[in-house]
Amino acid sequence: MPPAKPAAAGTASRLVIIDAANTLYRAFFALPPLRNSSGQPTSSVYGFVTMLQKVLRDESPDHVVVVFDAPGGSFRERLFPAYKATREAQPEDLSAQIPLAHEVAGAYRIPVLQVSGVEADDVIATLVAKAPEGLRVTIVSTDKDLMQLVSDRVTLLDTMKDRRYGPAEVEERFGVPPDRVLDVRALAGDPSDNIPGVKGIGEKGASQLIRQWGSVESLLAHANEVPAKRAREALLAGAEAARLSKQLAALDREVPLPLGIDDLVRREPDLARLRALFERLEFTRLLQALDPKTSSVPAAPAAAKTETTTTIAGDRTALASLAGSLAEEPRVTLVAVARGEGVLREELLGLAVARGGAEAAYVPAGHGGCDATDVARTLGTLLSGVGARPWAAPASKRVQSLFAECGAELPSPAFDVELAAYLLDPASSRSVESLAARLLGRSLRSWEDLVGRGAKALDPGLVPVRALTDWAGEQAAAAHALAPLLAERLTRDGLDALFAQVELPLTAVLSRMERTGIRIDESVLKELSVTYERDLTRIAAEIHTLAGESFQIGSPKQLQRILFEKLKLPAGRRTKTGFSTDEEVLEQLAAQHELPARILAHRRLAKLKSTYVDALPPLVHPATGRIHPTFVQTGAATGRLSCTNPNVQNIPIRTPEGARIREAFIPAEGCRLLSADYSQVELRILAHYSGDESLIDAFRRGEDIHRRTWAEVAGKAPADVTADERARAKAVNFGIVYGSSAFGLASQLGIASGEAQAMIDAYFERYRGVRRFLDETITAAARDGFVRTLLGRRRYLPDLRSRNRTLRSAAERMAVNTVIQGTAADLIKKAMVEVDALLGGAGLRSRMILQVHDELVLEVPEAELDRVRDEVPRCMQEILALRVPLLVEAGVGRSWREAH
DNA sequence: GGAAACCCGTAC
DNA sequence: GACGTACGGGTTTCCC
Repeated sequence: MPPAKPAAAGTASRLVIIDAANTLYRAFFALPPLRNSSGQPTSSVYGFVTMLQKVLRDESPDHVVVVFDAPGGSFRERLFPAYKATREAQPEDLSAQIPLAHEVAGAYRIPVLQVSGVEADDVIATLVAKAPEGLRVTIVSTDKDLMQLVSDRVTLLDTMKDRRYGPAEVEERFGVPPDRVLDVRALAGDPSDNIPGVKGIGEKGASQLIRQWGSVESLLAHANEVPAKRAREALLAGAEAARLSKQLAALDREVPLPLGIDDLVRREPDLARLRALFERLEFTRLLQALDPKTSSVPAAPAAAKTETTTTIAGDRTALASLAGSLAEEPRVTLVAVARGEGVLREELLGLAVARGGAEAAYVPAGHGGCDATDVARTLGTLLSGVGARPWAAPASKRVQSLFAECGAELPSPAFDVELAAYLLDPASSRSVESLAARLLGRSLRSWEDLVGRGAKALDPGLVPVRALTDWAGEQAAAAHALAPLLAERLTRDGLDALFAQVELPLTAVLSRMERTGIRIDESVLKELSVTYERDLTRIAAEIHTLAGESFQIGSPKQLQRILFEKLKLPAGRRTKTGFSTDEEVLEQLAAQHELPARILAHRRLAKLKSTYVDALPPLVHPATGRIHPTFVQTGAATGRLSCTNPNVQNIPIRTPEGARIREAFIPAEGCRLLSADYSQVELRILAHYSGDESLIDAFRRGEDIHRRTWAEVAGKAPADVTADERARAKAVNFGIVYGSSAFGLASQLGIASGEAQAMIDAYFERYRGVRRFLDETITAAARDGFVRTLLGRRRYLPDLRSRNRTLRSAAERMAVNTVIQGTAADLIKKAMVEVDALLGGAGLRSRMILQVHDELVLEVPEAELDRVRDEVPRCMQEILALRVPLLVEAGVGRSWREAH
């Protein structure tokens, strides 16, 4: 369990105390040794500035102060001359930055406290003691001595790790509440400050003793009664040291301060001074951010603040009355707020409901009123069955999954603004915020604006309910208002059928697939991992011997040095930053030296191990024993799905070692996996579009298409085509779909580009229809600015009109490929909806679990095997009538490898 | 120390 | 420059 993330600043007024020494010291070691051009070290002060900006932004304090240590000893040296004597001298590059930190504070107009003969800790303790009752205090420091100051209204903040220490976190750290931390430190001592402590007692023991006896004084008074012999003897021997240590570790809360609380009121920074300082330090990025005109942050559109008023339905009565009031609504829009990430790893925290107008409602879940199940079931009833209200949501798949986890299966949504925007233009941004800005002129906050991003994202559960309410209500109201606008555009662009009959129903299918997931046999992966580890170690040793030195094999940069500098092998193709060491290059070099082949062997195993064998087990859900990938319906510009966590669409199969990984993908007990894939679907689509009689004839006769291609082009009998010739024809066929040139085809096949060009010429001579299809597709796309698939899906390709030949050619290849790949995506998406309906309608227990572009994987109970293996492929084949038949090949097995 | 860029390789 | 669509791991670079 990670420590609590920082809670958002409340409305109470807040004092932020910055422990300058602690911040500078940490930044010094965390950041690389940055310097400006005059050699001045700047890393600490850079870290100091970013910390300040962050704290001023996130804590919104109304009082701020920076506290520095003063030169000259404190009362602790007088008490104990050896105090801090063991501490290493401060690095010179760090000391040199302290005056700069003073300058920074000055430019920000933040008062500085530095009291001679007093340590910063004591100044901070005094500030905390003097702060008025109503003031909340945040101390920016990680100093353990300051932990004793923590209370209900005082927290410590670690801005680098984004951790906040309140009483609970301190207690977790020391095993005692903040007011006992001093006693624990007195007993345990601290080598870094040279606080002696009691010899023989460490932090664990100290914490236990203080929990039991309350304080150092009462512990010493009862030292004879301590049952543990060693601790008893240590205490009796070290009583004096304990008393001294407590005096040393105690903070002085009555230091005379030159400034009062009123002097610490926050002021606006002195921008001119700040700019000059940043220029001197060469903080270019910070400098840029200072000037809004050159800032990279786009200005929010000139728009009113949110007009949405969101009311909270905080208990079951309010929830029931909300549901009742929705009974006649023509449509409702939902926005889910959740904590966690990934399928079956998210927890519903609340739900916003919009119904039009400037109002929305928000139902918090798990804050005492309703729990997630209440919310999902109550609204689920309203949205399902007879008299169901049509519902919409951005990210509607996620809403369905969250509801289903609470036992409420929703019907397919009536609208989803993200999906609609994706169909209208798959290259456009689709978030509710950007759509609201573009189409409504409204400026909305994104989820990241609310909770942050990456490592420093807040736990949404700790965000105040009011903030979640306003965010979600605003999102829901905007999504609700966007729907009719987008619907009209879908109709205008002829996308409404694809949207309503394929994409929207598919959300429900995908939600179920993700939640079902696929069972993983971890023992297979474990075994492979051990084997690969051993082999990798061996190969690495061989590589280091061949290279004559040890280096990081996984680093292309270091490998370049070994191959091209040390061994003087001929360097070939260049990448942006150096010479390529990719597979093709290494294959070439393998003829000249033993090393490249060993590198290749190492790479293959390392790839399999890190990307699959070791990456999959952590993704197995503890409750289901299965992995639950996320299928992203808006993931690819062509209309294909994409897949993450894990990406089950690139599990190896082509090499025997790789294919072993598929043995770990297994069916549930009593089931088999059924894999059904469209055979040559892209070439069939090419045949359909081109209308080429020869191609169509080949598919109608069920011939081997690549063999037939070579036979046609070379004018010989199919039976006489050699394996090599068939491989060439296959490369040409794929090359057509990808738009490859003679150059590309030549390098693919390892032949001269003249020879490749001759093959391509011969191909187009024989397949005139294909040539015509390519030309017409590109012409029409350049005219319209976009291409369309069979079901009307669009992709805009503005570069088709570019005067830059490279850009234009690339766009032309995309145009052709998108028509073919996108049509294939249309087909299988439609098939998924139909197959799902087929299974559901028949009351079968078989489940679709994976989609890999032209393949569907189902988990089928043995009793249903005969029926499903018959009906599913048929359903897929009949999904659309093209000029050529669709062929689906199905396999069954006890693993994905066996089934495929 | 976190984010982004880069290189490389897996799938269809 | 040269073959389309994805995702992700490891390394390096950036921050100045």
